[in-house]
Amino acid sequence: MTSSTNTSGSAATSRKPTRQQVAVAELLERSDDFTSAQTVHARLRDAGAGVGLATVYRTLQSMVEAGTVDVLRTDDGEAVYRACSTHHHHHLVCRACGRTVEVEGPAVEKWADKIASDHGFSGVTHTLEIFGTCADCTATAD
Amino acid sequence: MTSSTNTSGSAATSRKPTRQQVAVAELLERSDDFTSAQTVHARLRDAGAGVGLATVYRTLQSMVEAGTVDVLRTDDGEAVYRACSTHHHHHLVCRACGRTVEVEGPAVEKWADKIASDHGFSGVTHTLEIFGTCADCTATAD
DNA sequence: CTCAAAGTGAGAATGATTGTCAAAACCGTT
DNA sequence: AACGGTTTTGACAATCATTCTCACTTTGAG
Ligand SMILES: [Zn+2]
Ligand SMILES: [Zn+2]
Ligand SMILES: [Zn+2]
Ligand SMILES: [Zn+2]
Repeated sequence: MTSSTNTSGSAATSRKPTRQQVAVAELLERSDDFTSAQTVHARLRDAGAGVGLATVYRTLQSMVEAGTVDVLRTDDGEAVYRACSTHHHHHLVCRACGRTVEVEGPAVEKWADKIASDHGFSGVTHTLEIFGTCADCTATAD
Repeated sequence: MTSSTNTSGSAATSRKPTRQQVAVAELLERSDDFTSAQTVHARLRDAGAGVGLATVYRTLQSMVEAGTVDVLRTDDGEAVYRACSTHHHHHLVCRACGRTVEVEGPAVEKWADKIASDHGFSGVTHTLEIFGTCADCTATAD
């Protein structure tokens, strides 16, 4: 992990990660759920090793581009981030507690590509997330 | 006093749509692509029959709740709306021109539900959008 | 007509995200 | 170690979509 795989296009900018970048990356590794930039910033601040808000945003952005973290939008439009496995996958997220499970569906991938090409579309990508209430939360909810 | 009344009101309490609500609804019917609230507001203003921005937002919100329009988030987090058929479906959207095609995939629906229940999740919903460049835009792109 | 509930809208407030830019951290070189 | 050039940082200002306020207008039943 953290191995960069810098295909960001720009020059060979494989520089040593800064203290701030490491802090953000490790915090994400440590959290199992999707976390907002604001929360990452607050958590780091509370933990002593503060990191500027702008830097948090910049770091998360480049991690997304590098493919080391996934990003998705909450219902109210806030971007949330999560350190994930690098292969293509989707998420099953608990609406109540945020618990997240990575899922795969080769058939879905093929379906999406076929639908797109059938309609003459190229350069196809897709987004797919599943939401629900996990067993624990259902039990607790009474 | 005033307690209760319309609970998620619908048929029974359906008041006559106001001039503003009709204006928003018709504008959406007329557009084939996903449109932002800001754009709807601007279009209506330009067309003479202005509608307050707050009202545009309120109207779009209730239309989404009523299921008469679909909403999704652009890459930069802006919410965009589209008048769609009422049955469950997804979208194939051209990244360049916005052209949108409604698509269905019963297999995908079943897959998502199964994945979720396999993990003990209930009250399952999902989001799925496909993006690409349509044939016309590919041709024009040179 | 009369009145209260529902809807409207101009403008203020909110809040996440981005832009600015001077200071700080890096890095290879002298 | 000190020296330039480049990159990164971060406090703060600027954006900008969306929501909130609240006085005013419209609607509809009695
Ligand atoms: Zn993931
Ligand atoms: Zn996929
Ligand atoms: Zn649709
Ligand atoms: Zn579906």
